[in-house]
Amino acid sequence: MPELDAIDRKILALLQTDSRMTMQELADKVGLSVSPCHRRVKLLEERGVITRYIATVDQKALGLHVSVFISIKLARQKEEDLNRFAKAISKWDEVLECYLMTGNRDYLLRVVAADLASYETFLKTKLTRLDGIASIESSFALSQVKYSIALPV
Amino acid sequence: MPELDAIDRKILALLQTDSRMTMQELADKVGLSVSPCHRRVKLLEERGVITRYIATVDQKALGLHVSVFISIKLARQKEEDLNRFAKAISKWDEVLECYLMTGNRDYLLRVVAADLASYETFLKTKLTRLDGIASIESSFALSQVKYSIALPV
DNA sequence: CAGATCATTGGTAAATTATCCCAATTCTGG
DNA sequence: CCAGAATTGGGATAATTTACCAATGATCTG
Repeated sequence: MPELDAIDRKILALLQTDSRMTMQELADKVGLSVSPCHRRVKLLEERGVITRYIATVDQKALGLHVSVFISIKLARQKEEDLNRFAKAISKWDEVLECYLMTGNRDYLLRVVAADLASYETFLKTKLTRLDGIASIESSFALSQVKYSIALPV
Repeated sequence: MPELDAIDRKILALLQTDSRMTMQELADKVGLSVSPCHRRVKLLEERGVITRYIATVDQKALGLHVSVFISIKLARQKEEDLNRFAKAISKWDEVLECYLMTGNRDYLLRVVAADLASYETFLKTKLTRLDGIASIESSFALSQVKYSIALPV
């Protein structure tokens, strides 16, 4: 697998910010003409560096005013327990992120909800109904100071 | 501001997954013809519901193998202290997310780095050089069980 | 250092797609 | 049931993507 050179990284940085600019614009910004620029983008897609193109949506415009971080400890940490948990939370749209953590908490989840009532519904009808959970601890976000999807290149 | 109807929500759900499908495809999937579908998308953009279009990049392909959550407590929590902190971390590309939290921790950050050495460099040359920080606590993610950008619609 | 090979670039043309305009249809309130 | 408003659908045009081929530049070898 060939390395990413400076131009590839510049392309990635730009497309992570705006994927709707034309090839002409992108080519100008990275100092190439359209053809080689287009070929590089296609290669980055084929190699799996660029995974997808998406639209981002405003959380407040959707009325999702609550962001919660949930620390979860399982009763047991065998592989099948972890897999079962992972499978369950993967289905739920409210869970945007989930990480298996070091330390005394097993999982860290980021969950969004319209308000506290619907968050409570999420807890009662979904999360607390899972087997094998030893403890749940919710921490609420007062505000989102920074949210970026752009990985540093 | 007009409400989002079922078709708008379907459009948002689809574009949050794949923004590169053609208007024809999108129109077919939501059960409209191209013209009204296109108009709805443009309206969603103008109203600020759709905020941008971006490419997503594979974290491992970039060699970013370390994900860390950092809890931070400030010495003081006056507004100017909070603003100063927010401004500083906003500049750093390693910090992908930052939330002002309830409870006994002021901020929660998600940071990515290539390895432990470069994470240490981030801590030493950036985070710990900020004034007014009372405590820093790092928790490492062993794996990313789920990561989604798509808000529930 | 010269020559040859390979990879990458740039321009052009064709195909695809987005975008706009106008007539037709559907929905809503009285 | 009717009138007005909003939304839809189709077609024409403009913009953009995509593929092809010649030319340029880099690298390796003798």
